[in-house]
Amino acid sequence: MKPVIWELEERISEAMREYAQIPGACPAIVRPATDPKFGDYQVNGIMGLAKKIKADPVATAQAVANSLDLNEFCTSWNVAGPGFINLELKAEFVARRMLEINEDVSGLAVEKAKIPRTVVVDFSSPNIAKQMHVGHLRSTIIGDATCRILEFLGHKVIRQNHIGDWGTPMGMLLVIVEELQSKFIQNIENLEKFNPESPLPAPIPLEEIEQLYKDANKRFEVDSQFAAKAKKYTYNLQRGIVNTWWHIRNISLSSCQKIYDTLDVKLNIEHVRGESFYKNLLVDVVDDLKKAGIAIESDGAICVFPDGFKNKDGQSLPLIIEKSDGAFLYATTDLAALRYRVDELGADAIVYVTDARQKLHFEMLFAVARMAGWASEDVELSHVMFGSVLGAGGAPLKTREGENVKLKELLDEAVERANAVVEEKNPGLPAEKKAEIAKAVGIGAVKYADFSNNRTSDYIFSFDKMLAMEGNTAPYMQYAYARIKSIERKAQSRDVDIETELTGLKALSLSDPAELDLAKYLIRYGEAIQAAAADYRPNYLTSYLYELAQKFSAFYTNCPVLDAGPDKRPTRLLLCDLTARVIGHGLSELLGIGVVEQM
RNA sequence: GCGCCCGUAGCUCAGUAGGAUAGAGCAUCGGUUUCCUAAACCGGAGGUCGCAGGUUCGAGUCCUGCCGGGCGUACCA
Repeated sequence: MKPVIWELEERISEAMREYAQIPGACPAIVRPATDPKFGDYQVNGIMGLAKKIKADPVATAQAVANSLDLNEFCTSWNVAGPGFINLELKAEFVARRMLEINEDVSGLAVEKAKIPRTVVVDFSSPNIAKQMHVGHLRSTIIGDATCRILEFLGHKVIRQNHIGDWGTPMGMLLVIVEELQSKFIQNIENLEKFNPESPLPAPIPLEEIEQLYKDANKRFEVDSQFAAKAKKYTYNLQRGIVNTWWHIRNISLSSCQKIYDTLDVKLNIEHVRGESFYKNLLVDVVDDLKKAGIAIESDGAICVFPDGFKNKDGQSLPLIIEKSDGAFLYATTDLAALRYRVDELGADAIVYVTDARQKLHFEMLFAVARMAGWASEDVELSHVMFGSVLGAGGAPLKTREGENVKLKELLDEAVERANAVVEEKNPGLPAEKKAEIAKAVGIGAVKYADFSNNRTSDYIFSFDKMLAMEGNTAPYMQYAYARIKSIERKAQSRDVDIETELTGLKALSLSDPAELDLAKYLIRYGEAIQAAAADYRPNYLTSYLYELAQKFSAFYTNCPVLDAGPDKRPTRLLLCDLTARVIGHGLSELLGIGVVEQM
């Protein structure tokens, strides 16, 4: 079902085009009304049109309004202010939409994409020389939510976990492991049959590997001999298989998988296409760019100098694709991956969910891909960037020791804190239920807090805030859902059969302002999803869900459901049911946040 | 130096191709529970949208210049 706003937009744009008789678009720019007293929607585009045709905006608006027939949707479409048209929806139309949503159990009457696209989403992408930490949170969950939203709209989504398993950090690690061979060699041999998907414990804990990596990193800074060797090993790794490397990789991937499962992020081993996957394509990337005259040698490195990028001295800035020692870099693997995604995966769009600091890298990468003709202009290349997670002081979130906070520890603490709240608010529940609630609330709180911020800005991480029951938080949303479920449970004990009251339902009685307000908002779910998808911004979805929950609360306070008379009760039951379905769908299907029947 | 992101209420944040009187939550002040979960709801107070210009019928949003913060800027990712 097409969002109302699109429907109105099309009709009014058409009326404007006919009235103005000019070539080109006449966008009506229909938006939700900025104030309820202006109705439900407002037309903003007439004043722009009036300017274009040098006419009086109010007269133009009046003429357009006179030519409109919106009887199907609206009770009124009146000119107001300097040239707006205010639209008010008909209760019958709203009711019809509600019933359509009710019919569509899985799709909630949300319009699917007319032309489904193949969208490759590159997200999470941890460097596997260390455990996942808070720095991987945003890419992982924003990427996952993006995939879920696009899938729901009918697009073909290909998830790609571009793990860092092939660069200098790995080279460093290999040197260290080699030096410590005596200690690790037996363990490594035991690893021969290690399978990241199996529940076998990793014979070398990732924590130990990570400690090795940290040591290596420090030595890399101060010990030039060590650094040279690490670079040599990176080179070797990239030219052949190294046994140790494979084992380390498996251990790390199995650790990542646990995090993905905890976060309810749909990623598994099949989505892993790390840097190493492209190892056989890297030489061609460089050769082809050289042959095309796009890449040239500069200071011993092979570089591409796309137009419009300058370094600090005002000279052209290179995208280096092969170092002077012959090793490849992330630009090389990214280019190989991009080419693979277009040629082999058939991508119409490639979406990179990485932090804002990599903006320049992706701008250059995209420029080079276009220069080389590897991505034509009709392949969308998007860098979906995001800000940092900050601690209370406004500095990047770190432990007291100044280290990155491990994702596992962060999530464990969230569940623990949620558990304490459940224990306080609802101690009588069975232990199993309490644990389930704590998990949904704790993990949900972390994810929801992230989604509800505009992704481009940094945000301050606060357990207290994200676990609060007031405001735009996961627990608030989950509570609204649980309250509705409670009504449904109570219905049974009062011999109200929701099934029968709702199945035969043909007409609604939306008379109370709170009912109508909630209903009008319910039919806008599709609008919110489209907006979130268009800009890859989950916060449009959380804003919608929050406002929906607030409107539900107003309805809940003003309109008794189970005690309502037979003329009102079916409508109210439907309002409850659809609200729960929309919240449940938004949270669990699109954002991967659990809902609970009781809390 | 140059480039990018940002600066909105005491605090944390929204603000969807420029639209009507800039919105939430916390904190603060006041009210609501014989009634479907008060983990809730309702109301008050709180703003020169960093500063100064400009474009426009109209600017938090676009342009220019400053101020303040963050990030990036040739062989890390």
